[in-house]
Amino acid sequence: MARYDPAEIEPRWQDQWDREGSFAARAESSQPKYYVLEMFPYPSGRIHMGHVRNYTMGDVVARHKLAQGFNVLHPMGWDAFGMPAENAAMEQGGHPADWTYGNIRDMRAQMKPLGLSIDWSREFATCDPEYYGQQQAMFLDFLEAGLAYRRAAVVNWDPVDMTVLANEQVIDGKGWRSGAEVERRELTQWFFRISDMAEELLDALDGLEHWPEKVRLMQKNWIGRSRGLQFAFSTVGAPEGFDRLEVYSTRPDTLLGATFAAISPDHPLARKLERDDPAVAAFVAECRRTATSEEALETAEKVGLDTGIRVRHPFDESLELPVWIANFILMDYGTGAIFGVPAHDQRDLDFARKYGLDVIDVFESRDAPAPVADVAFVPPKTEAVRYVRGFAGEEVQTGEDAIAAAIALCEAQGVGQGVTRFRLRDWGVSRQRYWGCPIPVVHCPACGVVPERKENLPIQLPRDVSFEHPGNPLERHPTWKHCACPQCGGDATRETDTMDTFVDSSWYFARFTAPRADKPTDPAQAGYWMNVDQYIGGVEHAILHLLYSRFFARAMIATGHLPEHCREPFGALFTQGMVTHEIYLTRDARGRPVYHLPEEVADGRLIATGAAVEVIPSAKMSKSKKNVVDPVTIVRDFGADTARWFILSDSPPERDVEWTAAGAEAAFRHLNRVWRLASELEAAPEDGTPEADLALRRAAHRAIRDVSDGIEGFAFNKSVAALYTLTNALRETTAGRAVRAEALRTMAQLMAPMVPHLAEEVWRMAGGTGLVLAARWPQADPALLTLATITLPIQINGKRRSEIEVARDADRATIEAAALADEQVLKALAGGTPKKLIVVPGRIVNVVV
RNA sequence: GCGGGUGUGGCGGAAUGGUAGACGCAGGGCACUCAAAAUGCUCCGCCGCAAGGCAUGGGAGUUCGACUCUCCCCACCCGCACCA
Repeated sequence: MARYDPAEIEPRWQDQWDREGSFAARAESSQPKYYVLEMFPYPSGRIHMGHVRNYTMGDVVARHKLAQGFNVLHPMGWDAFGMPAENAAMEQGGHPADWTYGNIRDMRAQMKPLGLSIDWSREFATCDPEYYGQQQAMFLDFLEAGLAYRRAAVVNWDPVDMTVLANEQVIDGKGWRSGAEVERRELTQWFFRISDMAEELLDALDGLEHWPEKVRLMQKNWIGRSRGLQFAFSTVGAPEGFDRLEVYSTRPDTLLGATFAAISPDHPLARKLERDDPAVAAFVAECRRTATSEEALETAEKVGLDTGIRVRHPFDESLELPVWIANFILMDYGTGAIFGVPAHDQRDLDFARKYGLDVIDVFESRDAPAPVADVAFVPPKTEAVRYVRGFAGEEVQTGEDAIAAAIALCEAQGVGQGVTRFRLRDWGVSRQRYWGCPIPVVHCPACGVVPERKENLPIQLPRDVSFEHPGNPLERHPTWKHCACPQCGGDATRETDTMDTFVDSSWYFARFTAPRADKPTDPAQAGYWMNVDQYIGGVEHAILHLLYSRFFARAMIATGHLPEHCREPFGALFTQGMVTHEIYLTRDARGRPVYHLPEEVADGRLIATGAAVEVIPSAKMSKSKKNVVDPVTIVRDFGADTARWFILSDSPPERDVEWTAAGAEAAFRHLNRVWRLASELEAAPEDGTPEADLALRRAAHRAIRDVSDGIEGFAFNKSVAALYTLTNALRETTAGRAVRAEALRTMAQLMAPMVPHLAEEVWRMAGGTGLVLAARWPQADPALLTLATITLPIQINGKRRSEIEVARDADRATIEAAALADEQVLKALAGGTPKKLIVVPGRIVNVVV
């Protein structure tokens, strides 16, 4: 007898889909469109299970929409610029372009057997000159529109390798290769003016109804709108030109609790003092030996230096506060200077305790007033507290009210001004690296910074570069940067900075609508296909990638590259969880862990030596821990449908899923069972009983409802469970052949988004016509979903004690009577009457005695 | 440090204000087999002979009723602007 043979089935159907052009997106018809997009991959060279999960989810959505009659756009491309290609060139030789395109070729070959419904004719890589040339054109438009500009900014500098380091390349404050202490260095760099759109990007979040609430919240906090007071202290003993010190505070109501002022090590005053005072210079230099990442700054031990300068309190000229330089004050936020209120800010309190500064309570709890000791009193701003050193508003008021009153009073007295600020900073796009999109400007000794002419685009990366030394090969290249000034024609040099790879991924979704257009976009195509109806990717992109893309959409509208309705380019967003696996390890002679691949382990022992392994609970698959499963191996051993079925089945899509060998084998066994059910159809009896026929039809229609609900609600695991249930019904049924065939065809349709190859096979065996992917998605018949009688649980004092059978539409009085006649209820009442009787028709009865 | 999330049987999970554990995995028993694999049937939260009790990370609260809502705590995961 024939067997389920995915190795034969899957390529056969893939060929047929290819021949029929089943997945070519067509814009010309009158059908509604649907654009499904998964975050495109970085071409590392191997696909991993995270990719399989991501693209399978997108494929389920795409195939479901296809079956519902939409014109579906489901493209794929490559986020192909970035550091790994340069690292590979440095480590193994070769060229980043060869490495990248080779990886793309390999990964495409690994992805195709998955049977994804992708329109491969639209594929591109961001390192294609055709793509980055259009990106350069947009950069020039942004520049002209005032959306791009240059200013100085700090970078991580490796003084040994003489190169700029990414945050990821700084490990415990040291360069990853050289091990040298990292320094901060200022460079002139290109920026996009995203902060000008802070308010708009924040307010528009409310309209993103189909985005996860958590992502909107993260973006909201990241943009960080705050209302506070800005004012100037007058200084005592400060150098010339620093007679005032501007500070910003979101808690001006605590002004009378200020016991010190603090400035950033990068504050102009600190820089001035640094020049004249060796102690300050030494301290500031020490502060600069911290990496630039906010995390590094925030987690570093809080240290400070008293400058000896003092400031006068604006409400009491006789009160003078010391001015400290403190390493935790960020120059990028506010004015780079604050006043410290130790009683009501934990960081300030730790600082005050460390350096013996005063602590003055401003307000206290109404319930349990107590002076602040080692824990700052920081209640929610909505909580009413008693002000003991307030100066505006009521004695008892909320923080919110007190802040508003303090700002109003300070404005009235001319002390300061209420100011709205955003945490969001402008987007620095300059990278001192080779493998990225060249920034298309020219530095001319006569004309200054000059945009390249559009007809000279793309400014292509030179091919002949070397990676034997760290640093930017474009800078070292003998000829590339020398050019004629586009304005005066004189000798000039090219910008050698390339763009942040986040720029590449901020508009690829728009390019997919017209990937070969000779402009960045084609208005007709973008107008038809945009926006992305469903975007799917990891939550790690919740802030930066998605925020930059939202900015880019607005900037592209402003420069005429997208229509107005693309302001929010992603209509719905889904963030999927990771794929995890157990970690297996043994110990070497010194007790250090030695990790082992899953396929090297069986029954808790190494297959090779029989040594017992330690098992560490599941974690994200990572090469260093060797807890990885190669999709290629799974597809080879079980077929793509098994990989797809398992990756969808066990966990809700937003949660992590644990890959287990047992689960994969079980998925394979299930698909075998389904195949056998279809192959045994011909042997089924011609006629069944009417009861059995009806029961199977009911089961099929419940499955239609449950699978559809699962797909629409992004709960594919529930769709899978519903399909298991239908499979069980088919296995147990005594229905006749025609009814079985109908149920099998329904099952084939419902399975098709998840296991498309097997679905085509079952569809064919059960007598379906054409391709199952082209068959219209089935509709559940409401008459087959409801039963005449239902079982109603009866609770006594909230605990389930009994149940009654009632008509589905029984009214309250009938249910009450039936409940009160129940044996358990009579026993509990013992002749008395219930204190309360809650009847929720169709759901539950609760008797309170 | 700051921001966000997650936590339910041996395991993945279902139920999102109304019967906690659907569906699957693992495990036990049985059938088929010379045997094994495969397949099929069946049992399966914990304690208890039972009646019953306990149980959704821990603790409190709201409610007739809480996995679900509120507050506090714990553990783990993600992000922190030059990783993609």
